[in-house]
Amino acid sequence: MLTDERYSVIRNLLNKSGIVKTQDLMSMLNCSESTIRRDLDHLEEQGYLKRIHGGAKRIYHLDEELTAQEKSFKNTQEKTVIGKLAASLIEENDVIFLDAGTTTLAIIDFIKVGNITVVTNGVQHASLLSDYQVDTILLGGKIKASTKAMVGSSSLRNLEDYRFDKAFIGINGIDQEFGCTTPDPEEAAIKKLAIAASASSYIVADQSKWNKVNFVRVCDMSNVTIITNHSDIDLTSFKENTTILEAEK
Amino acid sequence: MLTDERYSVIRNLLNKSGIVKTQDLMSMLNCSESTIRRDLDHLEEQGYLKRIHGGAKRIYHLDEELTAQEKSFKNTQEKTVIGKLAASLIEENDVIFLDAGTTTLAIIDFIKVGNITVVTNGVQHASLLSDYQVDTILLGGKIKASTKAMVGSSSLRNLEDYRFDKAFIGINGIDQEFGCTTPDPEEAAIKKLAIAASASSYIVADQSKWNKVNFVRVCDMSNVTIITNHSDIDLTSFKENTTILEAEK
DNA sequence: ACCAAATTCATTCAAAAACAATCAAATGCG
DNA sequence: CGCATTTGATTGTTTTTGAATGAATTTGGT
Repeated sequence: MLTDERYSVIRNLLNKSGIVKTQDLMSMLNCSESTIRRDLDHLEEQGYLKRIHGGAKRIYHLDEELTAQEKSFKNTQEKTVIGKLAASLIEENDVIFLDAGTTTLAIIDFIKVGNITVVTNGVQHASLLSDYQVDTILLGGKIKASTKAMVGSSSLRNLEDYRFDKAFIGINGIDQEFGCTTPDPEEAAIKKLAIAASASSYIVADQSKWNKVNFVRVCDMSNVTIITNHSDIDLTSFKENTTILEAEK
Repeated sequence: MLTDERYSVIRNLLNKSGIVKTQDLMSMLNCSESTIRRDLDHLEEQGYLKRIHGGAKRIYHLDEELTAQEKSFKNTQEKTVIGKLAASLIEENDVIFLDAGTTTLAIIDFIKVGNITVVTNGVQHASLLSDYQVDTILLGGKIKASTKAMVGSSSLRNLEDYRFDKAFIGINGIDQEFGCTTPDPEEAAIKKLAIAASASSYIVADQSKWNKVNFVRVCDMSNVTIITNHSDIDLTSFKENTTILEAEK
């Protein structure tokens, strides 16, 4: 096991659980206490963690200036709570549509119920789902390189054959008047069709998406439920004609 | 083993696992520590990797991929030379079918020509291809968790709409009498259809596949070209009615 | 709140592993 | 053949590692 491999393992563990114990790392990485201690020292110098008695914890400052890395972490955090809430809505025997995108990707880790079927247009999503032994159907079609999402007529045609219990859709903008929007017309077409084919549809969106408008409308504010994270944005006016679920930190 | 071949193997390994160890490379490439060290130096200058104590790591994405599972290196090497030979057959403007599987995956790293379209049933293949900016179409359908390959009626139906210049197919057994075989009937159906839809078909198979028979026949020994690595297996009797391309070590 | 036991910690040191630099032999090529 | 390049072995240096020591911290009982 190389030094850098140990660093990766430790950072990954911290990202997941927020805290690591020296003893656990010793047995997990199969090396001595001194080595773990040195690793933690090094990672602390790099600013990745804070050493505490017995191990180390993730650093996460709320009110200070955020570095790019921390910001992306905060973003991940937001997506995690949204993903958790969304996953809790999934019931036994559901047939789900899971849209491509990072927010919907966060849902997968929290799916607890077995015996569901998921249809997705995200390549990574399909790969991860099948790792978790979930019955997975991937829409065929052209791959959009930037987002690893399936788009195009072939995907749309495949989608026409399905009916879902629930659809989880990612978007880029939410606007009171104009509704939910996304920049790519081809991706928007998939999202629209999935919403139409589903008994209930959920828009997952972190707070950065609110009060933004993008190129193509996916849906208006009625007929869908929006899952977002709690924030200081005032959503009372939205709530008049839209169901909003807020995930608490 | 040529210098450039070592470079390819190292880059290939890095792409897969994100980290390589000097010791492993020594035994795998069958050369001295000095040579590996020089190779890593050179590839670092070219910007392909970052040297670390004990080996080297991929430069882009920093903190993913914690567990670098170590595969059979010799096997990887065989697949690399096969992949290289197979990729050299691809011409400008070709429309290719690329079967799922590790041997076909090795082809992707060596695709040099631009402006080709690849249809594949391998999830990882599609992801990697789109990383390389290759126009990629992924067959839709159910995902087989163990191999991350698309199977089932939906995939077959999608496949019916296409015609290919060349198909690269992986198999599990080659037998003089019974032909090329694979254990899974659903995967076999895809392979069969792809061969039927292609002007030329190439079976890629390392030497471990020779003189083995599996459950389902994919094709007999005529009508296809077999790409394999040079070995001590006597292939003269096969060559009477089959075209065989041997990749030199 | 106090003390004692158990952990955890920082520091030091020697062994092992990986390293860079060098040189001669092997190889490839015109 | 002669030249340039590549390779493997050797050398001594640097880095990493695990064990040992005693100091600091936490824990649990009274």
